[in-house]
Amino acid sequence: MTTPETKIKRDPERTRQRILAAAIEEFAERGSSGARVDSIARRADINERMLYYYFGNKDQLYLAVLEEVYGEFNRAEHGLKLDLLAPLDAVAELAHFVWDYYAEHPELIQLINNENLHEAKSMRQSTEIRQQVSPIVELLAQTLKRGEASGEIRAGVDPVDLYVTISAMGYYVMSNRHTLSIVMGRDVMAPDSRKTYSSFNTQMLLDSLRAR
Amino acid sequence: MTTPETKIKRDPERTRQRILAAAIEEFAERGSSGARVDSIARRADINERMLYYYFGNKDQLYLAVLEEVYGEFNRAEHGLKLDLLAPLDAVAELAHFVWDYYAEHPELIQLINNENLHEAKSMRQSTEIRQQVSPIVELLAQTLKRGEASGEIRAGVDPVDLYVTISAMGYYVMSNRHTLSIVMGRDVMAPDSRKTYSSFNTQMLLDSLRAR
Amino acid sequence: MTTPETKIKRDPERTRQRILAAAIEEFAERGSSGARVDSIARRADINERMLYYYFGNKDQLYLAVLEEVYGEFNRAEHGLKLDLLAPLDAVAELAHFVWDYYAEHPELIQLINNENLHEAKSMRQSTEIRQQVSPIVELLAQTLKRGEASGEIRAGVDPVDLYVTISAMGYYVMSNRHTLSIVMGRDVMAPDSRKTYSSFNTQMLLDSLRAR
Amino acid sequence: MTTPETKIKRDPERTRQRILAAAIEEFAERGSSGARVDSIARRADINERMLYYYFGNKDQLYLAVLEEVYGEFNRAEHGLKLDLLAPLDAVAELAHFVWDYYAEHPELIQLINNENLHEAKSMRQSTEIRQQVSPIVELLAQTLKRGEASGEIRAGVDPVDLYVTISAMGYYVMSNRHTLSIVMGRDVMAPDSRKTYSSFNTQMLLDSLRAR
DNA sequence: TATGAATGAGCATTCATTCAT
DNA sequence: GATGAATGAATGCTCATTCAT
Repeated sequence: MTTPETKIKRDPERTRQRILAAAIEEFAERGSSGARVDSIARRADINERMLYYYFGNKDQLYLAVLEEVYGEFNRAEHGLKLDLLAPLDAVAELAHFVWDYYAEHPELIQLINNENLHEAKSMRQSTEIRQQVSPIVELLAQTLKRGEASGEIRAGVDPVDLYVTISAMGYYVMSNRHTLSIVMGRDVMAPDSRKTYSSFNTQMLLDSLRAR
Repeated sequence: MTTPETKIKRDPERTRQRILAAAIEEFAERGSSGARVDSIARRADINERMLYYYFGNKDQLYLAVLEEVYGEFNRAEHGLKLDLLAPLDAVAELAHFVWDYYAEHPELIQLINNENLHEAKSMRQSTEIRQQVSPIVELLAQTLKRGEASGEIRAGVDPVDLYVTISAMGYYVMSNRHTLSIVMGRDVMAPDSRKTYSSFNTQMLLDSLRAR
Repeated sequence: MTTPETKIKRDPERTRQRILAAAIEEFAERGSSGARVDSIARRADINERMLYYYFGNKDQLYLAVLEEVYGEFNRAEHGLKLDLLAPLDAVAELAHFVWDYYAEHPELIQLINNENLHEAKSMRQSTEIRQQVSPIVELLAQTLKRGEASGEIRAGVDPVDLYVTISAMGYYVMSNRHTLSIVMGRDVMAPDSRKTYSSFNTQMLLDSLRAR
Repeated sequence: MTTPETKIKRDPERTRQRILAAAIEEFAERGSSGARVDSIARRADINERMLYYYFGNKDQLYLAVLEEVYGEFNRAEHGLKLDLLAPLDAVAELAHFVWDYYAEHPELIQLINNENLHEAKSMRQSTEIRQQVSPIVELLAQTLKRGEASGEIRAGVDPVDLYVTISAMGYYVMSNRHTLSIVMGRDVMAPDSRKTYSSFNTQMLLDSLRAR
């Protein structure tokens, strides 16, 4: 009755979320050293001081951003139900999921690139991220085994190599879309380009995996 | 007495080269915003002031770095003699050249990543780089045509898609080697890993291109 | 159920005392500008906000600290019963009392030093402290008179000068013990040093006061 | 002839000296933590940046201040020619020199007090200061020996104790002049007070040292 | 009484760049 | 060509204090 719903002040969780969302944008756009604390505060429309109140300092905020964005990706990957599909379909499903995810989450790519620039210094610090050691590779390994058993997939395919190659195919074009558009004279992420590129790669994957 | 022999200072071209070499390291390691002018000067063992004398300012130096590193890559690519090889061999040759080049030139990858972080702002400015619009793709297109004509390569392969995929395979593992080593639990750039990964991809490429 | 026995919180006077004790430590260790409100709160194990509730602000808390510590010293000095002793013994008794008090109360010295750094700005504000204008000097004056009358003490000794000199002898070594230990190469507050230094000064005082 | 003496810009040594002089004032008045970098720059009428150019950072500037002020004191003490005077006169000469020096150099006292507040952390760092370990005590020791030999001074006086007591007498009234003026109701550093206090202490010292 | 959330002013320090010689 | 000196505009972070409950 006396709820002051008109001016929703004092909502700590919402404040925290706004800082985090603003920080994801800023760190993705400018990198961990290029990001500015006051810019994050402005984006989040909060007092700069609150950033320290909730996250300690810029470094810890960056780590929180990394864990949030990477965690989301992992949670999404976990949602895949590869075991319900035929082996080759499952590989295609995984590939399309990964490629789409990258296409829809430029911030994930930018943050990962930033991590690699700094030799994954922050990611290494995060026990949260280190624990998520790619359960998807395990799933892919099972799929390959299923395929081998049924004679649909050739033997001797290393699941890590396969996953890395699938990942590379989607990551590279998203990560390098700006320089590629200059050098190739074509926007590799434009809908048409993406579609043909995706088909080309899907075919290549399945051609190669198929037992002959 | 005042012969310039005694104190072999004053070698403008050498000074310029030292600044450039130092700047390549610094910009690659820290990105264009993370790089420090005084750090470059220290690495080059020159007075900070000289950097402005030779290159105007930090931005122009960055551009010079970009053109130098990218130019080297292009010049190396031009050295390839694909037309002397059988079509499929030519594709494999190109792939291995690109993969090896990336592996041996981390600074190229770091600088390109930095460019993409900033939407290729600097690369777009460089008429020098824009003019080099991938003559290698043209070469690859000819190779594919040769292959089609001889019946060795299937029809309908887009040379840009193919080049991008080849590039992706080598670029991604080099660019993301630090985060991959955490997530995959394996150093993807260790000699053994690289070799099997390279074989895996070569096979995939040729399997898929081969006419059936 | 709601008996206040179960959770013995809410003890205003105790909370106040804890804040004060913590503030004495903090102000003594770091000075009035170096002291941190949040550090005091942490030491007192209370919410920072409580400090403002009980003492208004940092300045007023500092004043309370000053009055507490200086008041204690005055109350202790009042406990001296100089009139029961022979005049020279009374002087010696006073000297030892003051020297011991300083030795045992570093926080008094640090707070007084801080006051002098700021030209006694806060002490001047305290009517409580100003009223205590050294009744001990009066006592010393009476002792000197007794000594003169009995022929034990020479005439013409100013009680203020005498008190200041006594005070100086004990204050200086305590206040400057750290720099003295560097410059003299000897810890002037180590038990042995203190004892000989104390004897030296006692002898000096009595030698000089004694009528000849 | 073409000396631009009208606008003496670019005088590094003078700039350095101005920063140092301003820093002495500021650190003396507000302590090492209370001192403000921008206040020092304003006092010295220089760009704040120059302070870092010449001294590195606030801490190093503080150390330079300490060494400058303490070094001056030591150099002045070295100027004393105690060996040309009769032993008791030499002691009196030393005492008056020290008392006058303290009276004329409040910044020395404030800086030493600040050091003791921080347990002589900075002074301990300075090899320059540590090396100056009180050569004056050595001189005093020789004077005492001369006095003993000639029968003018009693035996058994420790030169360190004597020097510390002399120092205490002059230091304390200068260091505590503000609080003393409140508590004693008398400005202990006013010319008249100083004179009688000085006489009182001189008499005390000589009375006690004199052989009987 | 007690506490978590929020704020504005301040602070030491860094950075790219220019000035003067 | 080369160098030391000088500068203004950030930048991440701290601090005492107040608001809302």
